[in-house]
Amino acid sequence: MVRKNRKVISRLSRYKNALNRFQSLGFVKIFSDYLAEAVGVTSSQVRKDFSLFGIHGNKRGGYQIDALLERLNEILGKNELQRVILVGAGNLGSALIKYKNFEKDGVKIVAAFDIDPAKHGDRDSIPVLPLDDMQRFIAEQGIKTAILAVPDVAAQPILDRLTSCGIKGVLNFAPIQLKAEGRCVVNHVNLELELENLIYFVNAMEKTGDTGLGN
Amino acid sequence: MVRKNRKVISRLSRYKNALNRFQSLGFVKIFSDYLAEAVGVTSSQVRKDFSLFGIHGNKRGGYQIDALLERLNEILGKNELQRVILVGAGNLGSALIKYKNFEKDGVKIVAAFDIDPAKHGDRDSIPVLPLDDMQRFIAEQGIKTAILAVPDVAAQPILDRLTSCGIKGVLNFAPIQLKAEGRCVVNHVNLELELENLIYFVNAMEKTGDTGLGN
DNA sequence: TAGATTGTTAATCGATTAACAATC
DNA sequence: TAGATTGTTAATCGATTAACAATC
Repeated sequence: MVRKNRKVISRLSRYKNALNRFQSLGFVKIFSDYLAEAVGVTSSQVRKDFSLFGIHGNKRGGYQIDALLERLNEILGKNELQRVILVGAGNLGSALIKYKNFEKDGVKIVAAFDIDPAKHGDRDSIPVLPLDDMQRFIAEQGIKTAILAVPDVAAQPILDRLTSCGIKGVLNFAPIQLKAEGRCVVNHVNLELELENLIYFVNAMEKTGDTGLGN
Repeated sequence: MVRKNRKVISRLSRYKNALNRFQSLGFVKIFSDYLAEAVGVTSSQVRKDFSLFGIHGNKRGGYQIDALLERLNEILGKNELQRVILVGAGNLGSALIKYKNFEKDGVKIVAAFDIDPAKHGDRDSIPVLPLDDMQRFIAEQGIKTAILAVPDVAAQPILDRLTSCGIKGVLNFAPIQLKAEGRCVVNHVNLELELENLIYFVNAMEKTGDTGLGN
């Protein structure tokens, strides 16, 4: 089987999002070039990505949107509720607890964990528990995915603890390179970095009148 | 001049973060392979990235951390406070207002804007203003960068409005492909997508016993 | 000096795109 | 059928890495 990388999977998500919009506009089928245009890639890329997952359209007929969405949702695990835990109920963690938008996408934060006893208790109907309860909770609830929103220095030790508890995927918000032992995937989100990146190009543009990005 | 892409700039940020940690541990100079190790890239990559920006070390002596940080901070615009506005004070927008961590990185949200009058007023000492005040505010304050946290359907029209107001960079949180007219850079952050991506690999691992990522 | 590290060039790798035969 | 679109292969492109001469 062909190895799938993060970029391909991200594009599948974007295809899915675009298709949902097309569907709600009443479209029934779509050609690769329309979908490509909506997502900002080439039509070759769309067809290539689909064929990688054995998704086939009709020559001359394009792709049936409902069947296509069904398949993408299946691949992306959208057919069942995905339960995740949150570690770190500080500044960012609290914001993520408040941010209820994950639920409309089939992802539910079922509990949060923090060392600080002052943080314990319910928040927006999500329980914030002591770190020591984590292992038991993960085992009992069969949790596989965690969101990591702890300070830099705590990130690596907590990750080690999570992997030893059997966590298989971590979305890390700490601005630090983590080493995951065992079979655990770590994805990174770094808001400060994204903003810093943007500001670089804004400033570069001020100086040269060009983004330097060549779009 | 060589074109710089987003990935190179992101690595500069990561070098900077790692160097700050090394510095606070008392290190004075560093070799490319140590820095590479800390950031998770090859030493060739580190040296190549630096040479792209005319940053030179000492053969056999490595790089002086303070001089290196000075230069990276200059490139990334960290030497002056970067003022940004936030558009959309809904679910995510409010979370971003509360999330004060940008400030330690020299980025300040100076105002937020929202169509909904119920949202107007101060929140966590940041003014939430009517959308109609936006143009004047941007002009008067010389704002160049905006964070976009509005619903999907509103994202493109608001982006058009922002670019016509002279905004040069937008960090977009709406899960939709935007077309920026004129000289404006758009960076995307999509938390749902990142989580979806992670969950794909977690599920793939469950089935095959392998992440399929080949790290 | 001998040894180690930089800076840069060339080789490699992988992802994207173009092209086009198959076919509805 | 003629025309248009898919599916796939080959070509291209760009980014990463290896290698090594320069040199401290």
